[in-house]
Amino acid sequence: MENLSAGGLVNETIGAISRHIRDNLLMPGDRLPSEASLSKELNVSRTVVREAFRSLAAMRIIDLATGKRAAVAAIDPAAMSLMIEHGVHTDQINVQQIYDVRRTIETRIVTLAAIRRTDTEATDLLAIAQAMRHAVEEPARLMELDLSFHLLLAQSSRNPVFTLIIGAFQGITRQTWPIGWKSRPTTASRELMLATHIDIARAVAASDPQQAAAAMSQHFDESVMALLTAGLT
Amino acid sequence: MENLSAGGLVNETIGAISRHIRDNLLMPGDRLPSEASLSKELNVSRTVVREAFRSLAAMRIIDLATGKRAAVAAIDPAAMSLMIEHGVHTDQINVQQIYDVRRTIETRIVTLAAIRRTDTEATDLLAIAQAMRHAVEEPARLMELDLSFHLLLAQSSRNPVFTLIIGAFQGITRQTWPIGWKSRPTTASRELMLATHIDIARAVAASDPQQAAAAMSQHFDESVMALLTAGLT
DNA sequence: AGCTGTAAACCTGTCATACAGGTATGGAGG
DNA sequence: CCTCCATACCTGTATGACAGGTTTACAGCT
Repeated sequence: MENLSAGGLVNETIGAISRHIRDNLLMPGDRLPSEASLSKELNVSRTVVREAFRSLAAMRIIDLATGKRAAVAAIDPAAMSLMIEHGVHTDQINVQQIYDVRRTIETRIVTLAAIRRTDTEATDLLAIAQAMRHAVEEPARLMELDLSFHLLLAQSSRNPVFTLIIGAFQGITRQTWPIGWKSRPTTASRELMLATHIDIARAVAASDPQQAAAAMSQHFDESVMALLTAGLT
Repeated sequence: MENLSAGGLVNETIGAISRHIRDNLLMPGDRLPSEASLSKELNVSRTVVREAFRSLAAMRIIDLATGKRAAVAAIDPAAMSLMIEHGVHTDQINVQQIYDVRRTIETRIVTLAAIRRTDTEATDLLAIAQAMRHAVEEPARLMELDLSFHLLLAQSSRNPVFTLIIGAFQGITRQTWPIGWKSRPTTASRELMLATHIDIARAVAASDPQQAAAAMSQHFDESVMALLTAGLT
């Protein structure tokens, strides 16, 4: 894990801090030593400790806050989201490829969700799908509802790795979603998209994995078609 | 994207640098301004610019090297790998959950690989699978071959997001693979694992997606069984 | 004894400066 | 036109300083 330690005091320090977290079995919320004490203990300047902290904070491995000591962080897709956005902006990834990954993952997610969802999640999913219909004239709000629908679905799968990955795609989705929406200009095509979300929510609520997977598959057929229509490579 | 800019000069600077990359359409390898010039341009100290650079470097959005100027980076799973390892070490993710994600993704990967592989990739996959048989007495080497087999398979899918995700799991896999191996103590169980890899490589080489997916599915059945036997939650 | 408020101690965020080494560039010399 | 090297540029690390946020502990009160 900290074999990256070679090359530079900062990297060695990052390794030392990671090891400290593991060896002491620190859990999210637990606090780390102060910059000054780490600096003394590891015989490096506070500058080096700070840069190491920043690196770990960028990966959301620790949380930083002024005045407080650094703390072990809970899993958070923000960092992954930025990495994906960077990949797309630099033409290393295209939107279709993301959709293929999402389809693969979300088909599995919805299958698990149909089996493992709580009743509250089932209710909330239906509520979001219905709220989307009322937000049809308000794209920004509709998009946020769409995003939270898929994120809640991921949570319902009871696998945090799925939640993490879906969260990681939300940054770039916020930037491309409007394009897909504009390519559904007719009432019928928009209605289809809204109905599909309700179908998914109903199948999950009914604990019907097959039906849920089928509806999700249809959702992606429709979305990818919309992106292709918009000429989004 | 850089709405995270709120709160601290460093975060604002990270946003400014990200924007600079996007607005100037910088591609991997392109160089960024020096710390000194950014510091002057953004009216912040060099300390702040350095911490921003470190943050971006931690996410592998830029590459840093002493003496040289910072450069836009190519996509790299190292950062994601550390995040996943952290999630597992802090009990936020367990190994079975990772295996479920891998099975989902790799089943799709192998299907795509059977269709899109180059001839060189087909040859290399077979070569790796065969090399594994010769490395059966050398677990460390066998593990590396196994990892590169799955990574090459991901590359053959022609979707860099799959490659990224599979790469992200390799860090934690390096730490848990030996456990799975020890739980296959008999010659027969080990032979089965080696044979399955060859089956996958053959199906991909034969451009048979169904067969490839079936073999991959069997591979995961067998691997998850091994982990359960080892009591790895 | 228990509670509360507040001052002191501690901690992080940012800046300026200094210097050691690694890298790149352009001009001198062939 | 090519090669080599001095020089300018750049990053890595250390030190010291100060502003402002947070925690701790003690004094005073109930």
